[in-house]
Amino acid sequence: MACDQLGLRGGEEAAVGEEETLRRGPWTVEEDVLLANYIAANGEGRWNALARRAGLKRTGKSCRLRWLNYLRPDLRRGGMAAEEQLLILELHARWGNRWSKIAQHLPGRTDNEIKNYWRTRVQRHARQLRCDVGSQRFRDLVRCLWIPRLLERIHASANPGEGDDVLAQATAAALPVVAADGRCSWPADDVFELGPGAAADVELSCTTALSSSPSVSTDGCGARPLPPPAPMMATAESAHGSVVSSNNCSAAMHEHDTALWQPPQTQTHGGLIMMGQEEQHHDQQAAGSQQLLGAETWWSDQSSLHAGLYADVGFPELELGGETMWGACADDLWCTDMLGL
DNA sequence: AACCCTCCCAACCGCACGCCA
DNA sequence: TTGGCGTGCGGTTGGGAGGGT
Repeated sequence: MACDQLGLRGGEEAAVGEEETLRRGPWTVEEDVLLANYIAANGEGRWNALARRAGLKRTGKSCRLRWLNYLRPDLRRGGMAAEEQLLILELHARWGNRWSKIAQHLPGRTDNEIKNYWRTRVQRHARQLRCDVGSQRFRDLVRCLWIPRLLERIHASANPGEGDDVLAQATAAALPVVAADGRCSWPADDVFELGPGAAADVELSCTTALSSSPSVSTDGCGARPLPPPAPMMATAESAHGSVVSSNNCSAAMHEHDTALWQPPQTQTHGGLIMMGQEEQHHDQQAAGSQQLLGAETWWSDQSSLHAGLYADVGFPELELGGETMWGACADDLWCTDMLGL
């Protein structure tokens, strides 16, 4: 294996004499077994000592990372569900790059996983939109288009066939209220500032076939809730005023946005230690899935954190099918050309 | 088939912080 | 107070996978 030839750069925590024997790079199945066995028998913590006592030629740091990000039995694998994406978007808007803090609210997900999700998916969308993820413009787009879209997906999954009224109420509750001074507030407690020109962008972006009224106003008319999200076959006005069918832009989305929710499986927790990697990973998925059986209550527990955002929507049975986070065909509002960006 | 490109993610790095002797 | 150690966090990177040409 290539990593066998990898040396250890200076600055590592290990003693100088150990540098030649310490390994770096990808973990082998044998190392995983050693680490999992040791932790199963002795628990975690004191990682440097643990690495030595387990017979691992790794730094404690590396062992800790491997355990927390990969071997832990309660980890979930697979794509992010719409609910998780929604939480990430909302919590990132609130806390920024506080990945570990965000991860605390997504059971079975690691900070590394969330960070990777943000960097690969969210930042890619920002690139497609030609704006910075930290910009007010992108934040407004997220709040006015992405989050409502996710809520719509969640709601549609939870309440198939329900009318638009309830949906409108639910999504309106998820959207910020813009005061006369330009300050926006969430149904929850935080407040953010609309940047210069943001109101116009928001208004433009949120004008859909569902709502003919302006969505955000800073003209002194007072706070007004944003409209509900567009229906699946909505059209959107580009910055140039043209109306484009949403079906024209599906290429802007990628299939790896698909939410690959794993069905619950039987957990065989104790089997982890002596299994090969394939089975081991399968078992980890099963373990994560079993935790999801308890996740239904977890979602409702989040209501204190996301009170107005999710309370009216309710959470589904976490069995979203293989559709994109944008919905089957309505992802198109993000198409760069449509938005005229 | 070979090459190139993009995407994804596991693993690494540096730094900061808390604890304790 | 200080230095060592363990741990946690956020940023970065290397390489594999997969798709396109």
